[in-house]
Amino acid sequence: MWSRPRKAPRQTLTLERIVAEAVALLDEEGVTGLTMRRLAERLGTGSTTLYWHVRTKEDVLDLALDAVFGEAAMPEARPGEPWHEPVRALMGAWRSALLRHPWSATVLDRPLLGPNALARTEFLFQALIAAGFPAPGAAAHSLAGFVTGSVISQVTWQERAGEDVDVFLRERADGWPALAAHGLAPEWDATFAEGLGYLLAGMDQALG
Amino acid sequence: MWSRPRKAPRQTLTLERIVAEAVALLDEEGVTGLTMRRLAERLGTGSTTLYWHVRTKEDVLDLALDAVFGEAAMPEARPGEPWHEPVRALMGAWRSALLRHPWSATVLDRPLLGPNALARTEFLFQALIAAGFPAPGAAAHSLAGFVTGSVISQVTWQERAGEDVDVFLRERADGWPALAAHGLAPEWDATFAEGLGYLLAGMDQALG
DNA sequence: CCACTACTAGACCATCGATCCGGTCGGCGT
DNA sequence: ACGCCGACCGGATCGATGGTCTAGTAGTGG
Repeated sequence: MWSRPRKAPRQTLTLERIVAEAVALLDEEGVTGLTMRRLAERLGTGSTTLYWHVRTKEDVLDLALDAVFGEAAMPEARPGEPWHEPVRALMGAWRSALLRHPWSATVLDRPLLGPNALARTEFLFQALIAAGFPAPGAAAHSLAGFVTGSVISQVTWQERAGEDVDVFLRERADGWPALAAHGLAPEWDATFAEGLGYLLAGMDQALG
Repeated sequence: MWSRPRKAPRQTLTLERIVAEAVALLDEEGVTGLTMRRLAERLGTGSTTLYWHVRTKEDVLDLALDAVFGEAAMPEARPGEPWHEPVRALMGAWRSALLRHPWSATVLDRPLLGPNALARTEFLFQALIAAGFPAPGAAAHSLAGFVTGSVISQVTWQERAGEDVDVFLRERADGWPALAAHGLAPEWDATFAEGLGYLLAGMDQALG
């Protein structure tokens, strides 16, 4: 998708409009609600026309997901600041953007090669290099993977698990005592902050 | 009365057989290759029959995913061992099981409420409680989320990104210098171990 | 022997992603 | 002034999917 050249415009129906409408549709109806026909209908055109701008539906999802990444602000590094401050800020913005569009979590299983995603990954790499990691790859992947996993967990539990889950767990509390005692759905923001804190503390320690 | 109303089922097609065949089919053809029709065909039956044993295709995926979790061995805690050893072992087995069935990564966006998944979560909770976490929820979610995210990253890059990605990145190296210099696809095992090490070290530190 | 339950299957429905084929519009070269 | 070609659009259609309806069959308890 990203490596293919873009076509010249006639500007009545543009990729930008398609992507914006796709995000809106996804926000309203989730990933199963995104249909080429419905998307075309909302754009006042036929489904065939979309395929002139886009090769497959996957392309639409790629574009929509990268648009979400674009919502994550990249913090400005202030001098004298501890290295993990901008990293923490970026991961928080990253997470917030994904949570603002819960469908994005179910769509993260694709290469994040959009310009917005790459820009943020680049930012993360540079921040880690500046912090003292000569090979920031592992640290960057750990942080990105942590955010991804956290968001997926949260969205999954919030959207697809109802009260019946708690009941289910408590009814069979003898089978999973620790689970039933502490519950499965935590305070998500605090949980994320705590986990990110562990990661960053471990990295700090490794840096000596 | 004393003789149990032994409901002797037909036993020709069982849930177990369905799940086993679904896993095999998923292994061979990925998540898009799993079709109720194809699954039925492999089982020598009609697609309708599956719906007697299963309510929807989602059920099949839930069952298949839990079967994968069942492959992750739960380590035995040896006395005197540092607390993070069994945790590290569990997360490693967890990750390996998911990687052995790469389709599972794209299917992790659902509540993990199967017996196998719950048993391992319970194990994790207990290990963290024993380590000294009075409220292990956040730590457990951090670890689980980290594994989830790591696996998704790895599978995504390994399966869906080809050489063209490297070329694409290197061609535009001026836009993302750090990225192009260090590459996107690391040594996965080492990366995972390093990240998990950070997490555990941070937790150790928090425990005092 | 009957009734009932466990189980199976073919035809069918709405819908989906994608394509075929036939258009329409507008700027460019001449 | 003109025509023409590529950018753009859409109705009809294809093959396939998840799921249901209806109509069965086989084995077992009564």
